[in-house]
Amino acid sequence: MPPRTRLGALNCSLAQALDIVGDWWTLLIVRDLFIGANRFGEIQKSLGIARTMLASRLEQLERNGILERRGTPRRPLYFLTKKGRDLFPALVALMQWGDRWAAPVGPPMRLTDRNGRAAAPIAVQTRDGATITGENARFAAGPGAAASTRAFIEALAATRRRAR
Amino acid sequence: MPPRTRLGALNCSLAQALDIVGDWWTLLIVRDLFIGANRFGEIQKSLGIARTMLASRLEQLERNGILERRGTPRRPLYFLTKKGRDLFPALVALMQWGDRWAAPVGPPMRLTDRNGRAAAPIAVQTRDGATITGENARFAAGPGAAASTRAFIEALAATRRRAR
DNA sequence: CTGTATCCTTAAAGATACTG
DNA sequence: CAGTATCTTTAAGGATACAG
Repeated sequence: MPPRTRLGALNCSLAQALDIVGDWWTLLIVRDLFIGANRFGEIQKSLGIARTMLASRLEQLERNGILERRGTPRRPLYFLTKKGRDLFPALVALMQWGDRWAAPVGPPMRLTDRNGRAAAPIAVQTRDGATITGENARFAAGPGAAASTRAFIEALAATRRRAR
Repeated sequence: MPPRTRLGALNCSLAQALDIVGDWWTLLIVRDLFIGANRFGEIQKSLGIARTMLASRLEQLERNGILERRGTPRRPLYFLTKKGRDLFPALVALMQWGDRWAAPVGPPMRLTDRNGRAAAPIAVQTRDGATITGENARFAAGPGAAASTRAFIEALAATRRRAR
């Protein structure tokens, strides 16, 4: 009996991303690194995560090139790499969703730039600034699409045409 | 011995969000709903998820107000609610990260608006259009901040001042 | 302070078979 | 087609204690 379906096997970038950062703790650790907590103890205390879990996650994140160790081996500092910092929009988007739908007394944290200007709600846009929403979005097969992906998209398009 | 630390207990909107959609499968199911797969069988086949898992996830998503059932009880259709559709930016941000860092032969899927205009890379911005990155971001306590959250932020700020 | 070593518990995940 | 019931396996997650 196979353990857990490896999401990385799916022909989907979301699945690839989730295969790497899609567990319960990883994005919270990344969050702490963004905020500036880069000591083992700081992160552990901040999240209340088990020390063993934290150690294993940090190692995974390093293996995946999302963070790197600096400082001394005895007292390391963890810093995000470019790949890790690139998670910023995804992380903020999730945080904003939580602010909107699961923060009864208002956001626990406010995000600003260094001049104190608040972050606006994140939107998906075209290059010329038109907003793409879930309602007007279209998905098409890309260069990396497997045959199964193409078939999936085609089948749905056909169904929707019929439904109309 | 407690089972798993409930992320919802943390005073952090990211944690709240992850507590609801932070497992391996949920966002992939939501993705399918965005694409237009709203039958049980379509989703199951598309993801290769176990039927029991899918059933339990769909029920959770309904309980959390992210999707709703339509159609007949015998042959339901699943649709995202406003709360669910609001996950769009987060989902796309993660997908784009996967495109950039885990798609060797190019993106499996392309996202466009209904006129075929491609989605630009998502960025975090202020209201007046300045880009906020992980490097120039600042986090401050918000209205919903618990004492512990304030302390955490203050402590880090102090450390960084000293380090400078 | 930063881990590792162990041990333990439980929930996550899946296969199979059955029902309306 | 859309599930539910049941069972099995294993990995996830955590507590505790110890080490450099």
